[in-house]
Amino acid sequence: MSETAVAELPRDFDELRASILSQRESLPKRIAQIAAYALDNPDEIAFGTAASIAISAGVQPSTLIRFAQHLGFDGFTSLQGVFRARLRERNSSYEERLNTLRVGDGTAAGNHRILDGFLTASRKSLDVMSRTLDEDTLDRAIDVLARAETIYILARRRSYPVASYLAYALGKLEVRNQMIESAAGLDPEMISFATPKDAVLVISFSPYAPATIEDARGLAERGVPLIAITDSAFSPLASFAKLWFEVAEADFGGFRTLASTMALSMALAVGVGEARRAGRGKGRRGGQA
Amino acid sequence: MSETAVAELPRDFDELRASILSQRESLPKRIAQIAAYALDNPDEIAFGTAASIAISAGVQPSTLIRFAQHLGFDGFTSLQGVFRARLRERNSSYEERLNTLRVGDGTAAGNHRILDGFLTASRKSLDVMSRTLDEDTLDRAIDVLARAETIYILARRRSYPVASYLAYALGKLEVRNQMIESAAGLDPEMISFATPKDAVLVISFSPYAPATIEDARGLAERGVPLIAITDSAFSPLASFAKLWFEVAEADFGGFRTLASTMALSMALAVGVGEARRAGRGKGRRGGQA
DNA sequence: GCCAGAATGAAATAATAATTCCAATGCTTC
DNA sequence: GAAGCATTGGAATTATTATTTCATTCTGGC
Repeated sequence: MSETAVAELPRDFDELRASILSQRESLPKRIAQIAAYALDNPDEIAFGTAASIAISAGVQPSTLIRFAQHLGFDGFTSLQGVFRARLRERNSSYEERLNTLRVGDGTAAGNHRILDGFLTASRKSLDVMSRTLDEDTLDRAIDVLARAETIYILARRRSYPVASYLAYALGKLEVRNQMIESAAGLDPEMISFATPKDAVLVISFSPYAPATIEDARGLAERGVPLIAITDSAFSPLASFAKLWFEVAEADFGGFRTLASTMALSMALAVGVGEARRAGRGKGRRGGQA
Repeated sequence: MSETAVAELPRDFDELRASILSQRESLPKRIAQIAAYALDNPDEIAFGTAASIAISAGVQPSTLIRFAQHLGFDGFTSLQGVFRARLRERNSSYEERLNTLRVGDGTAAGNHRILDGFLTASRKSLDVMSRTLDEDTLDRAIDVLARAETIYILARRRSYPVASYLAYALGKLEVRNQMIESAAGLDPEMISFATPKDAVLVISFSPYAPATIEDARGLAERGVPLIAITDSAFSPLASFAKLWFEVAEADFGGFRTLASTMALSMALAVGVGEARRAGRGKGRRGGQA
């Protein structure tokens, strides 16, 4: 029952965080569980009651108190005090930071400015998409993709990350898919497997990778349904795609974001997954309703 | 004893404030006193107990309750709820929205709803990052990466798209970099090339790909500076990284977005590009300025 | 495989805090 | 200037919440 001399109790949130991290290896399972929860959901700790926090962290209230005592506090209440103090402090410092951000412009803090630039560009892209994306095209595209035996994904260079994410998401949703990669030089074979019963999702932005355009054209000519994500009605893809989305990504420092393309891709993937599930369950897909 | 039909109770802090101001003339003295105190010290109301607030406002606890009832609440506790909501408000509007957008339930208009969900989740992620990302860590990470001879990029599965985008961006900026891919099984060789003069940028989120963790550990042990992007202080990466970013991506329908991770990655890439250019131009890099 | 010792879960208990009640005071109006 | 009503103060009551206790389940060492 004698206390281990825990010595210094954390006086502010940063110290507390450091203290948790330093002993994380040696914490018992449930204590570690609530420690992780606490660092991930500090607001909950600040506002909740011992019981409510315990429930949402999946432990007993008593564990919460043991956690507090492990850290040198004498109970949950004083631990909570640190989380509350942080919230008040952060609130004031947040306002300050916004002000200094507006005032102090060009010279210093260049890196943070770059990040802000990308964050702003991403937000802008998302806003544009939520205003302009055509709902009907979305429904039809998902319908086409949901009927496909295999979904081929075609995207290179700047769009390649989107393709790889799509492949990942579709894989997790157990939708058969195949990326067309150029590395191994096997594209021609891969493409020759595609039939009109499949579908291709092609993503390309100006300047369009020539290989992508060529592959897409070939597939379209062979009657494979083609869904495109591209940036303009003048895109070559727009001319031979069955359906196409126009996505305007904002840019910063010469780099366009992928925020809205990613969001659209995820929506397509999940939409296809849903349609497939509905189709299996009910004998036919929900469609537009 | 008959109730004045106060009708609408303020649902958020702004309404409450307006309500107080509009009837301030007609309030009894002590009620007015606590009303003024509440508007001047909202944080006290949010965190304090009825007794403690009463003391520091110079009134009786019962007065505090009468004040709450005057405004249409049924007690101090629900009044306090509004003051607390105000402090967490920053995220809650998104939470609410995401909850109403749940995947799969709505038979109709499901697809547009899915897209909305991902757009909202992306926006939320971006907002959280602009509030929480530590500026100092960003500066130091860019500094480390800018000094590296080669930047190794390590990310698998869900994070792989980020890695491929980073490789693309760094390549365009003419920063030497190397992705560590697992496909060809050449990872061990690749990793063995890295020296303390290089740097590794590793990206992994829970559930952490075991191969990523192993590789990262090996590199760290060999003295290669390691910059990590991960999702929690409890990530294994946080323990052996020289510097690490905590990124909380919102999720929708079981898929987390990559919006803020992408934005951060782009900022790192461009930041490194800038630092390199400055370094070449002036004989040494800009540093903090 | 068994035996400490620690860790955990569940419920009882203690502490604390919100709310109510009633007496006392202050205002307003006739 | 007194009666009636609203307001206030202070303490009693009730509700809620933190904490403690104890039985049970793990875990690691021999």
